[in-house]
Amino acid sequence: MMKYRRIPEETIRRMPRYLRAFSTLGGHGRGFLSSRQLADYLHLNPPQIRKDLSYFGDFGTRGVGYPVSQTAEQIRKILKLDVSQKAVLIGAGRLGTAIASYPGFAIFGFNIAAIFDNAPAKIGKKIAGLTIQDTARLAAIRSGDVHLAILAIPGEAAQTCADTLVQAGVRGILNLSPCWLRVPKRVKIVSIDLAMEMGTLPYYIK
Amino acid sequence: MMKYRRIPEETIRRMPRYLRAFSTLGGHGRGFLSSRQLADYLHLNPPQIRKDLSYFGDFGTRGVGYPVSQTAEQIRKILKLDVSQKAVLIGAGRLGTAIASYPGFAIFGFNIAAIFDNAPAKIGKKIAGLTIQDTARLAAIRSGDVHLAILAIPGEAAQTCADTLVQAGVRGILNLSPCWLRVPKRVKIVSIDLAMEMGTLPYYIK
DNA sequence: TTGTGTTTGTACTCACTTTCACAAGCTCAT
DNA sequence: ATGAGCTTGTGAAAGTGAGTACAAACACAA
Ligand SMILES: NC(=O)c1ccc[n+]([C@@H]2O[C@H](COP(=O)([O-])OP(=O)(O)OC[C@H]3O[C@@H](n4cnc5c(N)ncnc54)[C@H](O)[C@@H]3O)[C@@H](O)[C@H]2O)c1
Ligand SMILES: NC(=O)c1ccc[n+]([C@@H]2O[C@H](COP(=O)([O-])OP(=O)(O)OC[C@H]3O[C@@H](n4cnc5c(N)ncnc54)[C@H](O)[C@@H]3O)[C@@H](O)[C@H]2O)c1
Repeated sequence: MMKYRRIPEETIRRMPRYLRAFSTLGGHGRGFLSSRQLADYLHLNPPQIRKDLSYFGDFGTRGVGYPVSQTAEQIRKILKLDVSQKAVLIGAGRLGTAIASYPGFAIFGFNIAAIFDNAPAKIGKKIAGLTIQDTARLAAIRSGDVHLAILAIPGEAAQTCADTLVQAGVRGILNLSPCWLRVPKRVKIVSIDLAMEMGTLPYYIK
Repeated sequence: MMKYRRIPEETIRRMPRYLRAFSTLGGHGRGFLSSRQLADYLHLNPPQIRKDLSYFGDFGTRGVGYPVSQTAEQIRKILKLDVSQKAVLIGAGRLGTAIASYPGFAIFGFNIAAIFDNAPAKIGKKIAGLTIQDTARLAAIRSGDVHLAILAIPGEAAQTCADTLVQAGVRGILNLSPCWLRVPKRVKIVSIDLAMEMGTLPYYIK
């Protein structure tokens, strides 16, 4: 039972999937889900799922499966999503506004605590119950326990803004602008370039 | 000069990156970019880039680098982005509206040709110069040469809608809803679940 | 023409990831 | 209590991708 192996990066990347599957398939019920059922839903192979979960402990019961609510709670603990994670949203443009009013972040424990923009016309306005604040006062978030940020500003401003966020104590950034950010190693970036992701689609059309 | 090797999936996934880099770094100029310069910008290793590009031909010149406009055009050809690719957008909600008016898809040759929704209150309204059409009439796109779709509707409706799209001749789908679509093998899906992607961030916060 | 400096293209090696196969362990009917 | 039927957890094998090192090729100066 040597569980001191290194946990693969790809396993970490799949953990939120499992959480999503347990939340969706399990409903609010307290039943069990087998690696087979999970695999069918997530389009993965059962042994992959079993191995991934087993890196963190023996969550399942042989002959039965994984207990829904218990395993979900375990994954939340592993990903540190068991406590509400405050995030700031930078950029109250088209994409930022959509994100601000999106309830889907709550399932993962994310809570948008503040919205910033640098356009005078937008500062002071309210979206999703939050008043848009001036980016110039971004440093003030240092006092609160905000460690996450969502970047929804133009690419040209993204690096400068990321620098400020890191200065303000942010440790993780979801970057939606089409550029590659340079940050200290302790800061984790997840970049999503929607247009670019779509760029592979025509290749596969025969 | 045996170039009959299998092209790795990961290489395909990186090709749009290279296109983005050539577009951004190269500007409209007609200079050269070395694998080193590209790597610095994209946060990759130079040999990785050279190997990826060499799968498709000898685009570079030793001692010089890759010719910007020529290589960009080659990559567009490889990804079939050299011709304008029509796409339909399904869902004129918060996210759909943001996407409809986003100019960033054009760089990759994407052109949103029509917008659909099933809400009576939205059908007939205009966004981004396009009149929102009734999803019930989605099958009509068969006549036009539309092979791509962007799905920005709730997860519960996504699978049914995907089925209709496939019936209507769509061969590639950018799915933004938090669910895993089941489609025939000939259809390519790129799914992006923003909330889920963010789910790994807290894990890395020490 | 020759030498120097630079950069590509790629064989080889190494690392990571996924899949396979099966023993161990649980449930439940008899 | 026992056996039949599942499902987990995991070592070993297979598959895939990344990194290293270097020869080949080009530009340009002398
Ligand atoms: N809209 C989309 O569908 C979409 C799709 C993919 C990617 N993106 C990317 O997301 C980002 C935002 O896109 P958008 O469409 O919402 O753009 P937008 O122009 O509608 O909004 C950008 C917002 O950022 C604000 N801003 C600009 N510079 C700022 C700064 N230095 N500090 C704070 N705020 C600043 C602007 O005032 C504006 O409100 C862009 O990088 C874009 O490329 C958008
Ligand atoms: N808003 C965000 O920031 C965000 C972020 C991540 C993911 N998403 C996902 O993107 C999708 C859309 O999100 P949203 O925030 O724009 O939702 P929304 O409710 O604002 O918009 C959904 C739109 O889809 C339409 N619709 C519903 N069922 C339909 C059907 N069967 N056919 C055609 N149209 C239909 C609705 O009329 C509405 O206009 C959802 O799956 C959501 O989970 C949104």
